Amino acid sequence: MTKNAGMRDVAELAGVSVGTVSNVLNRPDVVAPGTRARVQAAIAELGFVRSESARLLRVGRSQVLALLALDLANPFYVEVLRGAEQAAREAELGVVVVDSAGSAVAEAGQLALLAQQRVRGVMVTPADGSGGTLAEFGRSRIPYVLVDREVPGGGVCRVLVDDVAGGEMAVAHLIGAGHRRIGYVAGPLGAAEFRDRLVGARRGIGAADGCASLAAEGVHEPARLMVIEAPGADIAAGRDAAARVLGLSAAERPTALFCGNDLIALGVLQALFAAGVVVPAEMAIVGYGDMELAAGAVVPLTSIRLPAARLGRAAAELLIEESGPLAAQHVHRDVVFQPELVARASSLPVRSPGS
Amino acid sequence: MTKNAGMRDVAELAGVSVGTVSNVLNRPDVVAPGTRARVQAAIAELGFVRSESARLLRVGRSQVLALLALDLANPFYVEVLRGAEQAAREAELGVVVVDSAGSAVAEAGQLALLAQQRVRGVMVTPADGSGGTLAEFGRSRIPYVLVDREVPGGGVCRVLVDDVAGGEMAVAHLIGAGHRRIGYVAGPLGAAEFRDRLVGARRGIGAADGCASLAAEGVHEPARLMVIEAPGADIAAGRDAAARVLGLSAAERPTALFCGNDLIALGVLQALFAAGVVVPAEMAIVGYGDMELAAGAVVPLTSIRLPAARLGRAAAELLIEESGPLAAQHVHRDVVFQPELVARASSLPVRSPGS
DNA sequence: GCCGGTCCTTGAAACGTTCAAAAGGACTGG
DNA sequence: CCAGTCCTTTTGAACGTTTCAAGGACCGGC
Repeated sequence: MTKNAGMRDVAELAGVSVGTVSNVLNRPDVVAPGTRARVQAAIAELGFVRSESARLLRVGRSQVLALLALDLANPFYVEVLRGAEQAAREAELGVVVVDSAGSAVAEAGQLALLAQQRVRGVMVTPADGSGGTLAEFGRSRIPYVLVDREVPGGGVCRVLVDDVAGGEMAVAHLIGAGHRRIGYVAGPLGAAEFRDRLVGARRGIGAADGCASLAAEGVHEPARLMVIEAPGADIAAGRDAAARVLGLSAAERPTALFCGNDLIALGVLQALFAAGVVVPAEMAIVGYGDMELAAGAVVPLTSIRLPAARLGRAAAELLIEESGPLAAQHVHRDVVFQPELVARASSLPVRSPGS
Repeated sequence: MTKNAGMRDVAELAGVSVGTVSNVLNRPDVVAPGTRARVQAAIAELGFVRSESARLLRVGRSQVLALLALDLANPFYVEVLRGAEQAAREAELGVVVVDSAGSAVAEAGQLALLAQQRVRGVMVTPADGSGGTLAEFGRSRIPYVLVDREVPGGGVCRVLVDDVAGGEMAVAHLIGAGHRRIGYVAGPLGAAEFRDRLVGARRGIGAADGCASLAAEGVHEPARLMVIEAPGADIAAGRDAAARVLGLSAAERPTALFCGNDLIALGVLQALFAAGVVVPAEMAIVGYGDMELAAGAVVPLTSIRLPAARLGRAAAELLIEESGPLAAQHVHRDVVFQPELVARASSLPVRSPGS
């Protein structure tokens, strides 16, 4: 009772050798039914739990994948986790999560921890954009997959969301709803994600212009994009950006805002509400990311939904392939997923578009 | 290059024995500075990472704690994690997270995984309220701490929030703001948390009545509590409950609602907004949990803030004590934290209280 | 009765660490 | 020159699994 039961104890109780116990655990079909039952009874009686460390030590391959999230408070990663868990379960693996809280040094620490544990593979959204931390981690020869992020220096698998397409569909949606003056409330444009969405937004505007001139249905104000860079990527930043928009003259002010993420959108919504601007009648809003709170906002938010679970599943699958017996045939690749627009009340079409 | 470097390789390269390498790693002070430097150089050159499994196998004590969250999408657990990580870092331990998504069977699976890994200890908010799963896990002799939950069968440490006090302070706050007819929009009363908050709410009402009669400042409508049980604990449930409140006559309808959690409060807010009831002038709202989205709601939500990080820190500390060298002196105990009310716009005092 | 199979079980050697005990060397004081 | 001390390094036995070659028992066919 003072010590944990090991295979030796089980073997003794069942009157067999440890080799047989191991067989019951790993290749049950190879041991005679009677013996197997006896061993299983012994296992249950002793509450035996096989030591993963001893197993790993011997066999050299762990049974767990790790997800190193950039910020667990972002539900995106939770959804990624769910997808990964699903794929992992099918391969009889476990998934543990760890997060870097956006700090490169925490990230390095967590990677060191995972390397020591010899996890089977790591799904990571790096905090250190330089790729240095990951390069260091690469020496451990543990495979990893980048999630929703690219870093310099290839030779690695990546699962990505097509943010350009996301930006384009947001703007196309607003244009389709009759808007011509559209604002893009970006997060810091230093971040690739906000830049990509901007590229997409511009593309959406361009497509509309082409289309409009073709259709030539009366005198059309050409679609225009105005870029507002928020000071951050959270609610407060959204409030701040909205204040700037509200400062514009009626003629200049956009009639619709595409926000770089849902938090920014929420801040915008809050500021507009405080200023008495009604959404969507006087200002339409589209968010990005489709967090749960987008649907739960007072005016439910139209948003771009990211297929996070599919990212997670794909990442896990790539990892399983790369760390499995067929690792030799593995070739690094990118898997790109398309986002999807979820229309809600915040962008209902307006009666009279334009000024 | 084909195989990972082990201590043997390091020793060879540095021209010492493995024992010395082990000493450099574990008791650097005991080895001569020159030798130490040589070994460290070899370690760096080979990119050696010590195998935690081998170490664990030998020494029998892991370096990682685990947090088994009920639902990672709930930011509460992320905050718990942050607190736990802080305490863990001080003890040079790592923390991994795993979640059960509220499912008892997933929970059992995750616990089995953690038992195999021989983690140092587990912080858990059990999905299986019966305590059966945990009792089974207890056989592994891995210490665990209950987080924000009690289950039948003691003999375990717990870190808790005083939900009764939380309920009381919410109601007291509303009464202080001049409200007399208060509604408690509970989640399913099968859950202990919502029951505790109800007890607290009643206590708050009781205290006010005592006070009011004492103060005898004019004719006072006595404070009353009306309980509305929502069909769930999410946004939709809140909307549903709000619809019921809106169906009441003006004389009956509460002037303030204390919601069992922030999601319910958000749903309520959404429904009130849609019905044109203005918050807080016509209806004050208090949430529970103070999630980020409480502050981000159109009308920033007054809410009861839970000291989640402190829970996490306390849980980790208990675990460290219980699994450390002083385990013998460890006595199981409960650590109870007081929540705190964060007043925001949704419960601003009204001019003329009562009907 | 012996042979070749088939099935099941055993025993022992790894895996990469840690740890305690022992060995080795360099001084010191006698 | 020896015993004693101190400091550093080596040695080898664990830790709990898996794996695999080899052994034993039994069976049917000759």
